[in-house]
Amino acid sequence: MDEVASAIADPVRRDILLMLRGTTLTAGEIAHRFTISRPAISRHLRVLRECGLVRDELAGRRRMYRLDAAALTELAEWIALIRAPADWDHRLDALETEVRRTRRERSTRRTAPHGERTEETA
Amino acid sequence: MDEVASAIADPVRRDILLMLRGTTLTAGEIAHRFTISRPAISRHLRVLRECGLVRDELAGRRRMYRLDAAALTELAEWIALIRAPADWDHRLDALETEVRRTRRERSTRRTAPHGERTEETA
DNA sequence: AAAATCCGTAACCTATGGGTTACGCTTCCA
DNA sequence: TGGAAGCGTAACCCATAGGTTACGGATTTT
Repeated sequence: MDEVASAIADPVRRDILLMLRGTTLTAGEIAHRFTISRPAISRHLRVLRECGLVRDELAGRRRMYRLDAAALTELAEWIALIRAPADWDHRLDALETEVRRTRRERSTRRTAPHGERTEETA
Repeated sequence: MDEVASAIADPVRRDILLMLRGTTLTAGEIAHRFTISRPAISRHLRVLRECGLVRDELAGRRRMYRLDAAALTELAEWIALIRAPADWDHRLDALETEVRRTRRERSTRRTAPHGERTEETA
C-alpha cells in the first residue's frame, strides 16, 4: 500500500493514470504530452508498473500501457476506514441519492440492463 | 493533494491516523506506542498537521491531537474517478444495497435517525 | 543492409525524507 | 521557586526520488 500511495503522490503519475482511463497508450504517446524528458516518464512508468497501477505489453518496438485500477482497492478501503466515523448518517443519505441519480442517468443513456428499480422507498 | 497522498504513504503516519479514530491523544501518548524516537514522531505529526489530516490544540503543557478526515476528501474523489469506469453498474447496485442495509442497521441500534432532515443538495 | 524509430537503462546531480542525539522553551508540581 | 515533565526544533547523516544527458538494444522501414 505504501508504494501505491507514494506513486499517486506525484502529479505527473496521477496525470498519466488519468490519461490512461479507458484507453491504452504507448510510452511515446504518454511522454509526448509532458514537457519533462522521456527517460523521466519512462521511470514514472516503471514506478507505476512496479506497484501494479499499470500493465504493459510489448507490441513490436512499442510498449502499450493500460490502467489497472484494482491496485487502488486496498488504499481506497483504508481511506474509507478512516473517513467512516465522521458524519456517517449524512453521508449515507447523500450517497444513496447519488447512487440512484447516477444509475437513472446511465440507464436512460444506455439500454437498461435489468428491471427498473427506481421507485423503491428507503 | 500531493501532500495528503505522500503523508499517508508512510506506515507510521497511517498508524497514527488509525489510532486517532474517535479519540484525541497527546503527542506523548502517540509517541509511546512506537519504537522510534519521540522527535521522529513529532515530525510525523507536523507533516500530518501541515497537510490538514490532523488538528492540534494546546492543553497546558501537553498538545492534543485529533483526526480531521476531511483532508482525505479530495484524494478519495480522485481515486473514485480512476476506479469509476470499471464495473460501474454492478458496483452501483452493491453500493445502494449496502447503503440501505447500513442505515437500517444504524437507525435501529441508535435512538432516532436525526429527527430533522436538513436541506439536501441533490 | 543500413538507417531511423521506439524505449528502457546507466551515470550523475541535487533536493527531500526519515532517523538519531542534543537542546530549549513552557507548564506543572512539591 | 527549583526541578521535572511534555514537546517542538536544530543539526547532522544516510538513503531515496526525480530530473538531466548519454547510451544501447530491438524492431521497423527504405
